[in-house]
Amino acid sequence: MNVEELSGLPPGALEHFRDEGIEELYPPQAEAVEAGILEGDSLVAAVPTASGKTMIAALSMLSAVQRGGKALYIVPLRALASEKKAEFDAYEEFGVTTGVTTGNYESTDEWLATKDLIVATSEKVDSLVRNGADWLSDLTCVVSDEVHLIDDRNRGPTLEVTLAKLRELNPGLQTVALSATVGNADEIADWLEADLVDTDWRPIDLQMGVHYGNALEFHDGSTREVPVEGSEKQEAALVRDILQEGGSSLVFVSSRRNAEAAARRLSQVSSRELTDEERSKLSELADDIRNVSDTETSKDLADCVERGAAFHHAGLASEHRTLVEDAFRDRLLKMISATPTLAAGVNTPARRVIVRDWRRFDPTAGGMSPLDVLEVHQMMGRAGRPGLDPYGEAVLLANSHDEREELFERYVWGEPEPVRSKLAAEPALRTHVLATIASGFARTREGLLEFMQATLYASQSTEGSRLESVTDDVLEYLESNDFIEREGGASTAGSTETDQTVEAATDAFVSASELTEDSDAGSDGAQAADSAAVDLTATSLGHTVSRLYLDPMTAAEIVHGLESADDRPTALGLYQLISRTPDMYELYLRSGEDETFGELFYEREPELLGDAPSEYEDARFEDWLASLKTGKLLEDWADEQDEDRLTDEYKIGPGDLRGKVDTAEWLLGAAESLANEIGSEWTVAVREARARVEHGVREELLELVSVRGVGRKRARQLYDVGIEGPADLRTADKGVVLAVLKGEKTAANILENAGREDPSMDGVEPRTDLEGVEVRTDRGGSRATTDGNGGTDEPDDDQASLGDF
DNA sequence: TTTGCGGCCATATAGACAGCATGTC
DNA sequence: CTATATGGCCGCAAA
Repeated sequence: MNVEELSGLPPGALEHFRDEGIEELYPPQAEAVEAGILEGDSLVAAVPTASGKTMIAALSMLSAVQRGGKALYIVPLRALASEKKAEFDAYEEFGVTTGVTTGNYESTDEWLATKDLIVATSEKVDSLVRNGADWLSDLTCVVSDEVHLIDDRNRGPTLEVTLAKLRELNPGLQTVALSATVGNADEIADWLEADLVDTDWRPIDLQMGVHYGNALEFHDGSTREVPVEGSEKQEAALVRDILQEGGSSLVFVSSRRNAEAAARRLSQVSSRELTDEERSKLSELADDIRNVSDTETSKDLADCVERGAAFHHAGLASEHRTLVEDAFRDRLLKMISATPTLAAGVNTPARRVIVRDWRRFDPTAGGMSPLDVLEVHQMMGRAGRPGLDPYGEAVLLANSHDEREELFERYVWGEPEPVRSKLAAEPALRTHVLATIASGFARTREGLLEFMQATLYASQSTEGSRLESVTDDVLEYLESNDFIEREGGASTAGSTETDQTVEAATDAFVSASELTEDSDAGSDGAQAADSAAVDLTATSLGHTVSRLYLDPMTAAEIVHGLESADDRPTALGLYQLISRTPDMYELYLRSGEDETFGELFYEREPELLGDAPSEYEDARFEDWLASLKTGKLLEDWADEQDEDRLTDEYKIGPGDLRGKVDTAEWLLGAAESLANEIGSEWTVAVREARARVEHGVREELLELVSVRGVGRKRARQLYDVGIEGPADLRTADKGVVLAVLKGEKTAANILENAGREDPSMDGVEPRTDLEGVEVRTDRGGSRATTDGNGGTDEPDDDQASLGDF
């Protein structure tokens, strides 16, 4: 089908596609058009990566906009949101505007309401639904990218529930779900009442094979000699082999450490094939990487990059990841070894994909378990760059004849697993049941269960009673924690007639009045006739929790923690409190650390909020210590310890540290709202702890870091020469300021931001003798002889007790 | 005595969304 | 119950 034949798109769109070099639709795209996506029909497209899914989405959304509608594109990752936004921005050319909204991007409702296309993460959409964003009811088309993630235990239910809610909110909503090829795309299509396009077609050929010994054997029977020389590893031979043809490679491994080790080893291979120009560009890139953060990880990565290779995993800071991904796409980096992050993330195609480790450690399985076929297919799908490579190659590594057979069976010829809803898991239900009640999607237990009928879970489960009983458990939990109230009927399922008659006497009036109200809730109408209906309402606290996007269990923990505090909670107390909630991804204890943190526990026990589990309850006590470890990490960060030191001491990557800090910021912000809600007297303590973790500073620097351009390091240096806040910056000796801040521009900017009237640094000489000014000596005077950052790296914690008297 | 290397044992193991109100070194 | 890479440690042999 030719692009010219498409109708119903905004004027100028066809021209745009032509300019992009798109003339003929790929067969799956043509099928999608025939299925009616241009007329607003729903569709599930289960097609391989890089076979034009985005075009299917674009056609659906643009035709919806042309009909006067508005479209939403749901992505699983923030990084993908920006990637898609950049892609859709090109439509501005013909007047179609795009907005993004994710947790850390700006987003005002009014602003989004004016956009034609909106890109958002599934959690953000869920949050928008909970907060009742008006423009949601204007949507006429929703695209859900990577919809197979519904299978994900943690985040799948959010996507599932969100899609169900959007569809209930907007009857007739065009739903376009894009999925990897999965075992049961037809079930998803049934659920969404959509047509199905299910195909293995790819624009460039994908050769799948297994390397064993000195030979690479492909699924079509062809083979290729790839001899392993000397003591080199299989992957080294494969990387070298394809590099000599000018192709890049992507090696998937099972752990971060493996990724780093492989990159180090393989950089010896890539290093041999670099031109001088590439070398100099790579060395610039390496400098950029070192500048991102002053940590071991950063240095190791830079060292590899200089030689044309890189590793990629979640321990990297996001800037690291972006730099590496971009350089790889620009063909500057020849090889990346990665954990599965890369398979699900932004588009980073390579000529040859090597899936080295196909087993992964899984403690729940008691050891190593094979990767899902779906997952391996996602990795293999990264092979082949459209327009650049004649074909892509995906290679698995075997070290025995038997393993080679197994790999062919399992991954080359094997079918991917079906997608299974994980909604019935209690943690997921806790959150979504509360949200469903709080945002008015269900007002009775029966209405709630009926809403659940609209989920994939219901369409897949054979015994509906499971969902019902878990739902009742969850309702029980929510009620006992004061998030919801239940009235009328009986409090649990399976109640008898006699129970009801007793209750009915007192609740008859309430039920009758609810009857009329229910009629505008639509779906509840049928149940309302049943006098035994249990009315569900969210309490004020429940509403807050739902809007804050907290797991109810997190909220309960925080509320209890704050209520149990007799004295003003310390920062550590609050940090440990949020670290033990399910919304904080825990650092686990390494061997030997149970002792270290056991000691810390006895030392700081009075600061911790709530009751510690008994030491004899092994598992729970371990968890408690693990959250103490996370809390201590946050305290150290807020005590101005160097990033380098923290990543080293806690054996985490810079990305992990930032992730923890980020989460802590979010949870403490939420904790402040909760403190307000329950009338706790500790809101100020919470706010201060949050501010400290946000900027990574001690209390005395909080004023300084509020000045734009001043972060934790500059603030400390200013403080050490006696400048304690914006007011001091306005009156301070410019020579002193300049001596501390180095650059004239920086100094002038900061003075301006502090509100100084004459910020200019023209003609100001940095003071070399800081004798004449008030120098802080109470924290160890050596700091004042500042000549950079060397020398004064002595741990600050020794002074912690001196600092706050 | 020092240095280098192989073998053995212990150890550790992927990922990352969200509120709210503004901006690092 | 399953695997595998790494790093520390030890003992041995060569320098």
